[in-house]
Amino acid sequence: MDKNYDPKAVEAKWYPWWEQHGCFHDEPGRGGAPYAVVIPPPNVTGILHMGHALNQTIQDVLVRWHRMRGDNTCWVPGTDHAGIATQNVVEKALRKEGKRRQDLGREAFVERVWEWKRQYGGTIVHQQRKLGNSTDWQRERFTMDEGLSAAVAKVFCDLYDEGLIYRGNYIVNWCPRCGTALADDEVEHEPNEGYLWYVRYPVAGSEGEFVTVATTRPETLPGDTAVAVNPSDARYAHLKGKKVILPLVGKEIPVVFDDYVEKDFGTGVVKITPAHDANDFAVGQRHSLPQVDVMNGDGTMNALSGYEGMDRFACREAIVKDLEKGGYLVKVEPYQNQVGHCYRCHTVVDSRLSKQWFVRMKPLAQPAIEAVRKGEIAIQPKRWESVFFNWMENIRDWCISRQIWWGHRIPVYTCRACGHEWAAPEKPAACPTCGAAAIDQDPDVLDTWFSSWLWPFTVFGWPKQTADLAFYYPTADLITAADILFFWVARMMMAGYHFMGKPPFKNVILHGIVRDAQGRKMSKSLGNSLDPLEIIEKYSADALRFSLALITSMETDTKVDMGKFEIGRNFGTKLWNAARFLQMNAEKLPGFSFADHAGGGLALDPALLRDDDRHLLLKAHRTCAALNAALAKYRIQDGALAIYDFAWTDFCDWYLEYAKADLNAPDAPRRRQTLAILAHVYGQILRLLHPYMPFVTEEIWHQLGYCAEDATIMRAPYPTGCDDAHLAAWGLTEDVLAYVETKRDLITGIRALRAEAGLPPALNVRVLLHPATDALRERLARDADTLKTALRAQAIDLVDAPPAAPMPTKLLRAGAAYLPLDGLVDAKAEADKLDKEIAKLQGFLDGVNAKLNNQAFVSKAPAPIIQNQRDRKAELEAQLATLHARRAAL
RNA sequence: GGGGGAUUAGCUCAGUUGGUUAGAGCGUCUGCUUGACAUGCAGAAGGUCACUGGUUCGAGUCCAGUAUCUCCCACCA
Repeated sequence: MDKNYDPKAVEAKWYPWWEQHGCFHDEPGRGGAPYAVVIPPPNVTGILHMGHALNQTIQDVLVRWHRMRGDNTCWVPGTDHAGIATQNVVEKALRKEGKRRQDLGREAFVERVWEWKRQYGGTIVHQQRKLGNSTDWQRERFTMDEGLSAAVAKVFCDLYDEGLIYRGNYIVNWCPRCGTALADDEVEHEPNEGYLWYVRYPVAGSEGEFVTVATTRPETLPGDTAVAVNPSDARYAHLKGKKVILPLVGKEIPVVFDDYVEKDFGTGVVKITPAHDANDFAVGQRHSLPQVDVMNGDGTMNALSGYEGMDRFACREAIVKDLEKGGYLVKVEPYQNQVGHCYRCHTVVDSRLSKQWFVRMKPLAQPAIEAVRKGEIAIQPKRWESVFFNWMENIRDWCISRQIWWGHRIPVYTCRACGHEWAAPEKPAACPTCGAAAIDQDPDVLDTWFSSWLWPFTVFGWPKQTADLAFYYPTADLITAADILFFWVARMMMAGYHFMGKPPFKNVILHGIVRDAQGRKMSKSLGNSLDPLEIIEKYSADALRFSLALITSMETDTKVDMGKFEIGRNFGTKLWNAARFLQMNAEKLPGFSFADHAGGGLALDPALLRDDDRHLLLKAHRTCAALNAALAKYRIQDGALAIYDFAWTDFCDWYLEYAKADLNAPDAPRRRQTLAILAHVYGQILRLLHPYMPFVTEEIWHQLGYCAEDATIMRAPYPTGCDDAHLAAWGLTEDVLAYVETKRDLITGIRALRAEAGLPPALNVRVLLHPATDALRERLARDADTLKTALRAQAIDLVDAPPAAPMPTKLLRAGAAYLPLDGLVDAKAEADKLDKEIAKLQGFLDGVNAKLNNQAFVSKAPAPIIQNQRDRKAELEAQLATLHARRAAL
């Protein structure tokens, strides 16, 4: 093995190898329990960001774990056609050529987008491969694939025929830049530092009487068709039946009375603009007010406004100026309100009256709500359930039409001859009612989410009843950040129940989002994004994955900075070097084969087993259990911590060092058995870790020869630990664990004692230990060799009594340790140290005594807890006695 | 306006049903070119678990309130 691990070469080698060898692919017929996951399809325009890296690391860990457990796994990749986003990208390119999409015409433009997709749409799926995702690329889907498009059309027609889709003139969110309607959840509200303009509306037929209205959007004033006051507002009761004169325009509009108006806000009088505000629209409906649209779709003012052609914000200023000139402006106050922005281009959205298609959501939401209530679908972390219920129970109809060209065109047709309107999955040749051939298709396309809400079953071929669909649906886990809980997750549930009669998945696992070191969202405009590809380039994909897994909690967002990825990189290096160590030692043992230790049973001679071996085997056993338990609960971080700690601390820091002596021992069976244990446990580590760090584990697995060249660790069984028979035969008990921990505490303590005394490492001074118990004395005496090794030839003298001379002292679990330093002892420093230690222990003892003297504690606490305290008291008293004796001896 | 989350070492975070002396990584300090590894090894320092009450024999953990920060939802112009 090379001295240095070269992740770039290794990662570039294994991914295509896996893909070519079909390692990511399973078939329904192969056997094994189904474990299916559909990836949240990234936008086809997208490039890989940290959110993807985190999301897909979690998925891949779970998928690889299930695969190694023998499940029939299927992780479906793909991309979303991302209507508005993709159209924007292509339009931008067109603009560089000085063209608009209208110059090309619809058909040519859509062809142009397809061309773009063919050329650049593969970017993100190639980037995903760098992460090591074990997605089944043979099953890759695109939301505008033929099959998926057919499914979308069918779904639209079914809902249309069921009356769950309707069209109507309503106020929708309108992005003037994109020139299309948006769904409610596609609008992001942000605080805006604006103004509240107070404007006088003269009361018609009065002598100079007026009402003052407060508005944040004066440019909509020409569209006012009423002013409204609260019916219980005494200040304005006398205006009943009156009209006011719309400033600048001069027309008379009525005063209406409506509960919607808050008496305490502003002046208590609201201008009503039914065509440009959702509330005003509702008020207008209740009072049969006309709707006057004063704007064009591109955000400029139209002829009805009197400011034709002017941009809406320029118009705002112009109107304010004109109001001021006309003496209508009373005052201006700074005012903070929430303003909606387009989630795609961040333009301020307008509320616009227009004819759009909607899906009735209440009937669709009901089964999904019940499913979560019943636990048929579990949302984790559980606290998201209340968020989910809150949204679902107050769900509003979904505006699904978009006035763009890229997407699934709405399959609704109108006959020019007879006016008949109908929905059909295939473009009809003639009107079914009158037979006329002149028919028009609705020009709009569907919201992107109208195809992705079908993703969990359309990727398996629905509406065809395929073997994949039968086997893999419902899928198992849906893993995503919570930000698309409503956009996507909730709607998939609705579609799943409505069209399949079954849930789309059993578990929804919501993780946090990745933030920068200051906790800010990563964004292009802030320039604080980390690029996963750059991290892979610098540290490796394994490092990226492992570090993310290690620092990510399901409960909260994750803050990252470049330095975090050193954890994973260093861990990979550590593993690599441990492998080199094993290989070097294996070469010295002719006939030794790692393949014999790739799993299955481990043949050991119990007579040769020592406590440190047992300790390692037991910790390995527990680590296997910990990983499986953690992954079963989606505790990715817990699993990462468990394997990291075991591999680094127990295996490398302690056992490898311990094993060095045995590996050089004269007796061959001893050498062989120690290496067998190392190979066995190291093989477990590689397999346990593989879901997190697929590349380095595969490389080492092959380098050491755990498997044949054409095999893969991907299909090696995931370790589950020892069976009870081996635990018993090898004597893997709690007692062994405790003893080795005590021994480690002793070794660490003596190292510290030496370090504190400032002894040069080469200076060999005998250390005295007065063991805490006779049993320990015997056991430590038998372990003298290993202790000596761990302490670098530093011997420990087990003594029967504390030494008389003053010398540095340290209390350890194993007993009191002393460092004989004739004449070199700084009595003052030593006394201070002892006093400090005595004070500390006395504090603990006081606490313990207080508990034991507390009648309530003794009578109410469980017996084992009380016994603990009694043991603790005895221990502390013995330790204090020792310390006091040392103090006196100084 | 409604709801959720967070607050533990200088920093980023663990801490599973309440129970010995609250942990890790990074950073800091000290000492080590040890035949796997300086991307490393051996040590050390560093915490009133945001605050105030409550429940309990016992609270980082459960409850209530307060503060600060954050996210989501919502039609106060």
